[in-house]
Amino acid sequence: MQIGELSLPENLKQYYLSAGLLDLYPPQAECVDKGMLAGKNLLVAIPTASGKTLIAEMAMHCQIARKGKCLYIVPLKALASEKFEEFGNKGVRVGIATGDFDRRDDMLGRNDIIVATSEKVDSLLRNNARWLSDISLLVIDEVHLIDSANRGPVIEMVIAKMRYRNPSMQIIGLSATIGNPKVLAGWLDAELVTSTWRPVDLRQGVFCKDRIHFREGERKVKVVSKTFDDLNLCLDTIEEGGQCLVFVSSRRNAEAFAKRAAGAIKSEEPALKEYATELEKTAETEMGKTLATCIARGAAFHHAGLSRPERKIVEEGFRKGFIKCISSTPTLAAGLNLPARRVIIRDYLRFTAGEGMQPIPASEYHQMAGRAGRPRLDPYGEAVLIAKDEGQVEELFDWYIEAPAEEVHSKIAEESALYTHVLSLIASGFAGTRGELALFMDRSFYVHEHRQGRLMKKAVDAALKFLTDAGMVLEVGDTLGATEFGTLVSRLYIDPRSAALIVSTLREREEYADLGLLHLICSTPDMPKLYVRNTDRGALDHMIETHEGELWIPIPEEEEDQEAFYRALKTAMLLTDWADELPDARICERYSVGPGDVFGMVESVNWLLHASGELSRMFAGAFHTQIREYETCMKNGIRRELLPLVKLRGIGRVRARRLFNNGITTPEATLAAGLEGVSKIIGRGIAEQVFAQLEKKRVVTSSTVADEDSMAGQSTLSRFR
DNA sequence: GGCACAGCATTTTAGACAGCATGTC
DNA sequence: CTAAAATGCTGTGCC
Repeated sequence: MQIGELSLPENLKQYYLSAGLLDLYPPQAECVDKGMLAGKNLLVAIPTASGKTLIAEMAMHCQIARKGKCLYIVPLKALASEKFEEFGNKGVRVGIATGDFDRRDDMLGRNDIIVATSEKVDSLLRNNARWLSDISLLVIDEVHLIDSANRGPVIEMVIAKMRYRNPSMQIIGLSATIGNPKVLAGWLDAELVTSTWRPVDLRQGVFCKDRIHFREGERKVKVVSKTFDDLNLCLDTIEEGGQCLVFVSSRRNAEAFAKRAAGAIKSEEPALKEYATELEKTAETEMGKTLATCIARGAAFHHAGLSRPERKIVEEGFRKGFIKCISSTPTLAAGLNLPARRVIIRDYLRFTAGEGMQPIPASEYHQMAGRAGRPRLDPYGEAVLIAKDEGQVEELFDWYIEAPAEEVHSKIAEESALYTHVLSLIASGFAGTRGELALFMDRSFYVHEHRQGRLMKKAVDAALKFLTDAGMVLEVGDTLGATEFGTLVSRLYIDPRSAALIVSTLREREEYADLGLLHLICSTPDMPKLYVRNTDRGALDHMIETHEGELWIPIPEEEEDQEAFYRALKTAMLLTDWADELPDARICERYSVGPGDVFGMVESVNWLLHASGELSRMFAGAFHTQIREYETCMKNGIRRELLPLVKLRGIGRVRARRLFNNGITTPEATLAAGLEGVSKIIGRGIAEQVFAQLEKKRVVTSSTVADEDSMAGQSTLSRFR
């Protein structure tokens, strides 16, 4: 099927044609045949990289031509940015909504396409963004993730809520190949498109000893290293002119492999030197230095401990072809689109808590294997597993290469998922009685799958009991309503169990303590926690001894509950160090984590600190100011003494500390020190900017009747600018 | 007594969404 | 419960 013949908006058609896109791939053509462009619901369950985004884009443009509005939901923030850029500059207005980026809500609604994460959409639904009612096409990318225990329920609820609000809305689900596509399509009232077609030939095989076994034949691999099969496979591809992606099970393995590969590749490419020097400039951590030396020689590793700039350099270096090989944890499997000619799935066993080493699911293998072969650039793609011995070769074919696609199942009936979703249904007006709640849940994927909702009803009742006991939901006669507390919790988008823990602890406390608050927040289910290692126990016990009075949560009696207590405490200690202005590198070293981990934890705790501040306003007014102050400390990574200074725009943790150490401790003192003096400390340009600000503020303050809250004054000031 | 080191025992282990209100070095 | 690599610990041999 030719693009020229399609009934597409003219400008999009021209865009494709000028980009050299003339023909549709077979599965794309099938989508058109099944009415995608005419507004039909569709579930497209086809392999990765077979043109799902393009076909959805066409459907979106057709909707826009009919004065429609499209919402494109993705599972990752990084993916949201990728799609946002891809959809832009094609004659339609594109917006993005994730926790990171957010044009003001009303502005967002002016776009033709809005790209958002599922959680963000759920949050927008809870906060009643009006424009969501105008959505006429909902695209859900990676909809098979509905099976995920953590985040699947969010996808399911977002779909259900959106359909409830916009019954005539078109839905397009984009999915990897799954075992039960008909069931999912049935739930979505969608036509089904399945296919195994791929634009680049994918050969899948198992390596053993010195050759890769394919079903079609064998391929010999030159033995360079006697001990490292993975390295031989990698060098083999590079010699042939391709790039290589190696998936391993741990960060340590990723770094170790990159070091070995760097030693073997020894690239002299000057562009790599540039990347390395750029990295070394900011790399204070051991990990950062290792990454720089690896990249200088043409290899890199990739995992969540990397900082944003580090990740970007690795991705760009690989995409441009300078970096020949990346060893990665699953970060790269699910995230950005970084295809390589050969993908080596080296570790198919992965440690899972409580279960020891477990084989990864076949779906995850397929996701990694799907990264093999760059369309139009590689003649073929190869996905290779590594067998320990001949006997294992067939086993790996069975487990992975020839394994049937896994089925997806609703996880919405898990009690842990229902606390938050039942609350949000009540708080945002989707259900006002138990009957309406049941009616709404009857339309879930869960009930569609199981054809009855008995277990679901039990779980909903349990969630309701929790919510009423916690004072978030009120049941009067027949009607269910959210209390002020419940409404707040729903809008803050935190787990009701977190909110209940925070509120009950705050109410019991008579004295405030930063550490107590931090440990409390780190004990909530919403906070990611550090692992506790045996060697940490000493330092943690010492912490407990010396700060016993400040800890708000008592040490659990039961042995098995202590683990969680220690993990929360260790996390709280890391964050205390951050707010105590300990440099990044020292924190990374002390807790053996990467800069990316620190960033992630600070981000999470900021979100929960904000929520705690809001909750304290309702329940523990005495602590409110201190919590708000500590939130600012954590956001900037500063001690309390710098608080007055960071209120100035242009002054962050570093400049504030410099001013403070020079005896300038407040904005007033800054003014008093004079422009000359301040310029010497923080530079002329910044100093001038700060002084202009201070002058203006003086005018505003003197003309205002009362200025009891300088934070409010600040935001008012900036709004006028 | 002190040290180097082999060899055995123990330890450790992936990822990442959300609020708010705009500006760090 | 499962693996594998790094690190920790112990005992030996040597000066």
